[in-house]
Amino acid sequence: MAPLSIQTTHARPALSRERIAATALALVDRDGLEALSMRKLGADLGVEGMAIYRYFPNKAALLAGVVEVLLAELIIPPPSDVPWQQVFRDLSRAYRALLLRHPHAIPLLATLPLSDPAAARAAGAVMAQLRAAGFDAQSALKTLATITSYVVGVAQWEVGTAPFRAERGGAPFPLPPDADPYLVELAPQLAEDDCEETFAFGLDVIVRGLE
Amino acid sequence: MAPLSIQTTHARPALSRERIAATALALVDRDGLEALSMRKLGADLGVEGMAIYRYFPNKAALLAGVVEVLLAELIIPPPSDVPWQQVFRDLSRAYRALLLRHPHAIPLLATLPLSDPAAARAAGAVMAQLRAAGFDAQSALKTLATITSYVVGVAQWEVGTAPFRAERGGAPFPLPPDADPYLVELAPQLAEDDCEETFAFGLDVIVRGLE
DNA sequence: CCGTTGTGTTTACGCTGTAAACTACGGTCG
DNA sequence: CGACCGTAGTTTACAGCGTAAACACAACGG
Repeated sequence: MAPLSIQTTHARPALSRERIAATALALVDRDGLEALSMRKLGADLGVEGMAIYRYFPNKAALLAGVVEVLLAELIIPPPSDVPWQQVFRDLSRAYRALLLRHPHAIPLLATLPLSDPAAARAAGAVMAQLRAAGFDAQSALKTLATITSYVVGVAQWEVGTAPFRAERGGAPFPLPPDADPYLVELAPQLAEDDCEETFAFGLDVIVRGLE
Repeated sequence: MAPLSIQTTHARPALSRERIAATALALVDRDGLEALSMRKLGADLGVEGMAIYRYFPNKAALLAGVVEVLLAELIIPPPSDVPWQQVFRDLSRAYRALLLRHPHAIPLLATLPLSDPAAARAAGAVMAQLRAAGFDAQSALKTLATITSYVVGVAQWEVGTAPFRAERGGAPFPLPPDADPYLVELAPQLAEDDCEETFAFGLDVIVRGLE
């Protein structure tokens, strides 16, 4: 065969933690979280599933790697003299945008414990921001818990109610005929609702409440 | 054998949707969500796993049944002339208490779409409360989304950080030696933190913001 | 040239959800 | 009474899962 100096068989780019995690995220984005299996991921990588275990000790570690890739998309600026309200809003929106870019991965970030290194690093960076803005450590931590809970929760809510908003031009709502009367009452409002506006509403509530 | 007029073989109480769902919840509370499998649930019921399929078409339906049992624990009073702030706080605390009674089931309630009948019914009841308090439909829905997101998010946060609070009397914190420096900075504050107080803090923020 | 190391493959095991066929019992009708 | 039938639960089977263990083979340093 050919000399294969740099693995020329179809130019498969060689495995690495980064490439595996990025491909896993792409698979999740494309087919959903439950579709991520070692064998399918291996197939996407052009490799047998077991090869992944050379880079991640188990699936939990792989998912942590995906979280790392996700959180790397979130750039948290160092403390500055910008008013904290502005920083707070910007960070919230950036996190929200990240979640909406990867809706299938939201459960991964929703149940994220602080024992995850990437989560701890991001949390530390936000804490630094808040403390520089005059929050004491206790309040900063509580505020962080509050805002992340809110942002993640709303994103989950949006994804969970997305079916009601979809196809608004065609058949109005995909309500089954035996739908709950309460739901029938709620659905039209959901369709009218602009999610971005809802998010801004709650964000305003929290910022005003913090002041 | 014996006449078995009312199934006297060890008095096994006969299967039913309610008993299956309740047993499933008990299993989840005891062993965690990922430990819930049809076969193990069957064993807990004194039956083969496949028997469950006579009552639930698939596992997703079974989980929906568990959610129904969970939300049945949440009693939402009809609208009254109590000030809405009071009602709002009481409902939030009741939901929070429910989540903390079943920490392993939180992911089930976190990703709950409104297409779930039990969720829709509970949402409708809360909406009725808010509307009676003078909220217009839009605001009521946004407020509902905000508060449920917050309550669920904080509960997830608490459960996720619980390892840091556990065993505070013995070895201070179970931090691995290669822990992230940011995490090391954060952990002591977590240990000091009273979760109930954190929750009240965010709840106050939201109520004040809503006024 | 020969061992070592690193990378990926093969095989295997126990577990999962669930489709399909089967068994056994309780009541109802001819 | 005997034939029937629906209901409840069992048995068997299959494809897919995570992953442990053994293996194959290229690259490299001595």
